[in-house]
Amino acid sequence: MKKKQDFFDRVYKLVATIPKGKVTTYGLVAEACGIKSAARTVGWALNGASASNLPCHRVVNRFGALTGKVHFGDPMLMENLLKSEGITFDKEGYVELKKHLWIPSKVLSKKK
DNA sequence: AAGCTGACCTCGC
DNA sequence: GGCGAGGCCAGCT
Repeated sequence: MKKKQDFFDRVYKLVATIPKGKVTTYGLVAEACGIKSAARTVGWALNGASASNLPCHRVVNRFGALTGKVHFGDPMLMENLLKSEGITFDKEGYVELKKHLWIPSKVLSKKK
């Protein structure tokens, strides 16, 4: 079953496809990969991605909170990177998804 | 070797 | 409408 591996591969590709100044959510990525319920697995994929060149800092949870910021080595690093890309945060410290939310389905838009 | 956790989300009752 | 459990994959204890 290389399918699971394919799932990871899709996640990596997808995250790598996230345009600058935009953010996406685990659920959307998981859904774009074909399994929306695998949001958790997406987190694992990014866990290894944190060691890669993938912009995992552009991936946030459903609320726009930088859940995996601590995995970057420095919580402020993620915030700083996003701010550097032009992404804004609300007073709560969450990313304004309504302004920067990026839909991966928009790119694939065929698998379903 | 087996079980649990982990950067989550969605559906069910 | 609120609370709970389930589901996915892989790595770690």
